[in-house]
Amino acid sequence: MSNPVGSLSQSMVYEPRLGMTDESLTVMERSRTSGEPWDPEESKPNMETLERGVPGLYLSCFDMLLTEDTTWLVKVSDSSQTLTLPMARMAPQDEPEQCPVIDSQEQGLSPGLEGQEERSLEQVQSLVVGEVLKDIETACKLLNITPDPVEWNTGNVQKWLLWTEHLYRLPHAGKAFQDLTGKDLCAMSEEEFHQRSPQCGDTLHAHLDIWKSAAAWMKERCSTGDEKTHADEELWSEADSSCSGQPIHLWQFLRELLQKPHNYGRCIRWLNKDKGIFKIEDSAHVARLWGLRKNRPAMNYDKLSRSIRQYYKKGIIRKPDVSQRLVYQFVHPV
DNA sequence: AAGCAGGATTTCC
DNA sequence: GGAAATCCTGCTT
Repeated sequence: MSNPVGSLSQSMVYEPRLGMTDESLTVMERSRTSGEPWDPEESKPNMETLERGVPGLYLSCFDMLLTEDTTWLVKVSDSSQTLTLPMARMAPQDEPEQCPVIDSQEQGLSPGLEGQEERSLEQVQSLVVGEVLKDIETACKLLNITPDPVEWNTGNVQKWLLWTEHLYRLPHAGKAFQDLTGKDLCAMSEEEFHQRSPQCGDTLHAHLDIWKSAAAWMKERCSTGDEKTHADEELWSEADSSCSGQPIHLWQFLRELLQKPHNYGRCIRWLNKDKGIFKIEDSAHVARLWGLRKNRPAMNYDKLSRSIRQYYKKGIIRKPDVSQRLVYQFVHPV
């Protein structure tokens, strides 16, 4: 049986035509450490813990806002080659320690086990690519855009830019790409990206290449039909309440987050689902998610909570009988 | 300091 | 025009 993950992994890594060159990815690695376009207060995962005891494998873990503020960079090095792949872990497992990359390393990436190295590298690549795809799928749901950049309108492009800028801590470059559709973007060379934004054009171009590759693979996976996942179906059929054509309402968005405790449980959760009582555990995080969805980078909890309070009059959300900080209640629980 | 309440105004679709 | 976004003052925890 063919292994589409493996084949994409190979092409992403070894075929420069896809743009997944070491250079472009190294640029991404460099650039993500500079600039603080969003709130700088976000927590940084403990990198020491993640890097401990992982010879030949460099794992960098930094925050992002999607689900659990965790993005991964995996860099596998040996004497002959270097593979660097950005991984946005937007759908993390319960325990970060169970990162598949670390598992793979334990299966034979250690120096001295050369016979297994090639196979292990492939395994790592497969896992990494799988994670990248998962993350792109999650990002698509959050941003309410399709995975294929070619299909993006100008608004989608701006959302993606905002998202990517946050991901790699780039200065805001949306204006430089204003009025461009996804098709326009995809037709642009790295040089053109650089001309429009000398500071982050390279990174954006490299990141777009990842999305293009991922979209191609997803479509291939759909057409072959042998590995179509639920995630795909959800993604391409736009089954979410947010995809009904109408712009999403704040209360719908909050419901969506609450429906996915695995992804968002650390920033918002039910206190009493039957009564519709929920608590915002991380107000800044929820506000950022909302800002991303609405393409409002200046969104904060002060403004979000004002919008929630507008629901009091409308009978959509209220404060529970016993008022508590950051706790609200849906007037009509499902 | 952060959250809460609600008025006023502006922006966006 | 409706729903938010934005900005604001004053109050509470």
